[in-house]
Amino acid sequence: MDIRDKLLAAAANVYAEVGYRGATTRRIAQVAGVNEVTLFRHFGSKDALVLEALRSAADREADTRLPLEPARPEQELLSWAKARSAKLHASSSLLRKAMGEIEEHPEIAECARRGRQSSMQDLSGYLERLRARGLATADFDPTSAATLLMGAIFAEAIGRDVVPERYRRGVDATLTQYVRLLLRAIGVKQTRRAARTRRHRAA
Amino acid sequence: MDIRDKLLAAAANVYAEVGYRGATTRRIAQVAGVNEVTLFRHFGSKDALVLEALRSAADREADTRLPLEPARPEQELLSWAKARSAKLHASSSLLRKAMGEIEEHPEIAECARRGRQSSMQDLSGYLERLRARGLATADFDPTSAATLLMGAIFAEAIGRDVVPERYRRGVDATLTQYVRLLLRAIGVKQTRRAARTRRHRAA
DNA sequence: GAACAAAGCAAGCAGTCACTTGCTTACATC
DNA sequence: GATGTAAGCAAGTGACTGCTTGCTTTGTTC
Repeated sequence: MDIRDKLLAAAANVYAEVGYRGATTRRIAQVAGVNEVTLFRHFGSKDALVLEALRSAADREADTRLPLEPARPEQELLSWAKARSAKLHASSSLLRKAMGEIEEHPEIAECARRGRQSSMQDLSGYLERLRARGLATADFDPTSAATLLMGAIFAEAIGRDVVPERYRRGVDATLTQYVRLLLRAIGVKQTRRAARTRRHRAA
Repeated sequence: MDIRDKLLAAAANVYAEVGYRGATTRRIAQVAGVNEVTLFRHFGSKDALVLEALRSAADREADTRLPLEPARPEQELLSWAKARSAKLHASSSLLRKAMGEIEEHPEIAECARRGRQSSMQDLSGYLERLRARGLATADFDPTSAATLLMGAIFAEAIGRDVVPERYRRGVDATLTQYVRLLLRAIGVKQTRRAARTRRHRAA
């Protein structure tokens, strides 16, 4: 890892810890194990460094996609939800800081937006396909159903560390409940396989 | 409004705008229309002032309660959701800052926690009553269902300003969808009155 | 009108911030 | 061994931070 990357990583970490104002160039340089002057020689300004650090952190976040041909909705949705949740949890601290500072640094929002937007379309597209294939029989709005689930997953990810007493169950158990509630909400009958597994676990 | 209250209000506003580090004593005093020295004479330190400002802001937030005897679930849940959402929207900027700074200022979290916790219990209690009265027929976990809805409402409130393109519909329309999805998820049949209203609107 | 408290005002303190300058060291290339 | 480049180091810039001090003004109470 060369100096540039060390600085980018350090900037992202320090930002996640203390936000923009708290992330002083001295501290970033120290965490990177680099002289402060080197920071300015590479990036010109704190602003440029932090922005690039967050951008590249956002770019690394490739997302899992839902299948084009739905087969077993509960299983597919659950593993998708777990993947998304894990990503959000991994950067929850950074996300909280970025959310709080969007008004002051709108460029930062850009980063956060990009990845999220596409996974929204992915999910609502999948729900629409469920309905089109006759797997979901209820009369529902796919976009609203998608924001309902994504919002809940997002809130859990950034809220769990902060208000732990609200989330008594573990992450996976919570996600399982969410997915089942959503499927029932849009009129997806539980598959025989899923039901059997559930009965088996309960016993 | 005496000077003390002016300072508290100004502190809360400035904090909501620029967070703890950004809320300088000079700026708070200026917004309050008061000399900076007066601030220290009243509260001793910036820390004490901001903490008290956030505490009293949190205390003002009394919440609407769900009825003990559920009668018309959709109507009751929707108006409850609207009330909660309005409160969250009103302080969304402050909430975003507080969420981002909890790790650095844990005392602040205390304020946010208090109100929220009780409305969680209120909602999950209501859902439980729905099931107990036989109004909700599905096999579901009331706590998970409650966090699902509250999480989605929370995410919408603090996310709408930030990622507006995700929320194409207005707040009320979104909440209506959320409530209907949840009710279907827990097996509440829509009342004849609600269905009639819906058909009427669609026409 | 004397006495008191609460406010304003001007100035300053020590510390931190982003950023700059001037100079030295280390290493690779030719 | 000369040259160029990337890094380190020490010091300092002006602006801003939370907070203090000393003094004056204002309004109220008796």
